[in-house]
Amino acid sequence: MPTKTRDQGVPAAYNPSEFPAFAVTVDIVILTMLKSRLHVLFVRRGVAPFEGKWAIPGGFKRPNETLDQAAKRELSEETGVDSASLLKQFGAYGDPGRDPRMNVVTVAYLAVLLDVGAVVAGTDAAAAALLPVSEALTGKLDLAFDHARIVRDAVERVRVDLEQTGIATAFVGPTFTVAELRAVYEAVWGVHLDGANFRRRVVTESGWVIPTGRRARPGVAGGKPAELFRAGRLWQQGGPIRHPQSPERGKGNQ
Amino acid sequence: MPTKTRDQGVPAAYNPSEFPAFAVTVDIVILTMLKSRLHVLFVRRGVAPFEGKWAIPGGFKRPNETLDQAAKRELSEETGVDSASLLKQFGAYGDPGRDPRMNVVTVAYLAVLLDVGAVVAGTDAAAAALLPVSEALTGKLDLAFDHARIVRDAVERVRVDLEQTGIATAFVGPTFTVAELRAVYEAVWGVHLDGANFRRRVVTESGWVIPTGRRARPGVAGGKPAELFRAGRLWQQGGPIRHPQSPERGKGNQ
DNA sequence: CCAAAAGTGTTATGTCTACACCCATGA
DNA sequence: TCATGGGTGTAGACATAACACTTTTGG
Repeated sequence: MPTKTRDQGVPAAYNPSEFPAFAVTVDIVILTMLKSRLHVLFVRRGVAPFEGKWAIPGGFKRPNETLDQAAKRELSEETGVDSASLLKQFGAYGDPGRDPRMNVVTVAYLAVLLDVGAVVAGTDAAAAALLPVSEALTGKLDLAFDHARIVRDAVERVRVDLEQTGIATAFVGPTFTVAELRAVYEAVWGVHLDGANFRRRVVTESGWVIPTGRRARPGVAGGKPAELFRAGRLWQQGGPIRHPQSPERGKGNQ
Repeated sequence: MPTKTRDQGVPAAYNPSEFPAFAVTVDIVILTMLKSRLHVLFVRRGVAPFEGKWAIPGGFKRPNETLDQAAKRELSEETGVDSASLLKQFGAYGDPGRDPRMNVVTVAYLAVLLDVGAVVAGTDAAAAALLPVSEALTGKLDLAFDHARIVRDAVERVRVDLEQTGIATAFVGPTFTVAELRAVYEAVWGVHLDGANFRRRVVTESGWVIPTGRRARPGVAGGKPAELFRAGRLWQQGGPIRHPQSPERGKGNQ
């Protein structure tokens, strides 16, 4: 009785106008490191609904492009950044009423950028801003649509991907110090990691980071100049660092 | 220059008909264990396009329901199963031309069921079938739309989630033996796991499995009767078993 | 008694963590 | 020479994997 003969629900005499029409958008959560904290790019809405509230960038998908292409195009249009260094889909949102004007299903993407600061600086300060994720997650910001939920899901995804993928390298430049890389993990996970053990993990076994021979200039307070590395190929398969409380899963509970 | 004032691309004088209309569907990859192998539920298409080819179940999203609700409804309509024991979204697909009739964006869900065998048995054999994932992944099956890709992504997701979530328990019944649970890992990952070490991992520290006091009947060839357990609460946070080659990431390569 | 499958014990090996210690720089 | 951060060494705690061994059933 259950399994009906399957044709995507389309009757033999097919007529597109009989089926509910949706607008499909792509929205992009753009993340970047700023002052050792994780930040999100928001733009200020200029029209109703949600006029004056913060929203993440996005726009309509066109029929002749893929979802990935739409995300890349929107990223380019909104920030001028063409290098889709890291742009990955992480969820779809289609609750009724999420857009009061019409039925909209949005496909959410996550992007990690380095030079967003310059983008924002070259913009009307009221129109775009980099804000700490902590403020978005704690509800301090008044966000448009269901963007609070989308940002929350994006950050959760980054926390997981930090362990599972090479996303950490997207937060640092083409060359970087071990301390810079460690700062990414500490900011995203909100933990402290032992510098000595962290270094061993990434530099001891070759493939994670490749020495460039150059050194970074120490800060104003001095200190030994740090070695500069570039990312190795091992990041394509996953990350070298595990989240602290991750391995001791289920010790003596009950 | 880049960041444009943002309003989802909708001009001030808004008119819905100016924006591309899409049909939105949900498609469900239904997985189950059968004879110690991972299987997918396919239904045979009765009409063009792709008439006669295998497809995964799915259907149109309605404007007044969420995506999750649409998936649950479709699962119920196609299999008669109401217990959304495990139903999670894992991707959206919107390539132009993926449906030759119209612009369709589909949101894909993953479901793990136990009693699909009964569902298929009560159906016209030509209309539905459980087929091994290996056949779908190797391209032996001729699948409709982009369903080959969707199934591939679903299986990849399960392989990862086996380590990160409690999805393994969805493949076994309300009570199960340690060997049954181990068979899930071995089938999904395609590896052999040491029975002794596996058992220690799940039964030693309480919280993973809870003894029921009952025992399973041995097979025809005899053997010690296995203890029956039910799943504990620790599975809500992740799984106890790690994929073998996972920890030794990046040994001595180069 | 034998085969088969469940379950326990043991041990070498590997990994992680914490922390002591040394190095190179700016002021 | 002192403060600061980069970088190395090391020992104990802990986790892993391999496999020998015991237990309990059906035939």
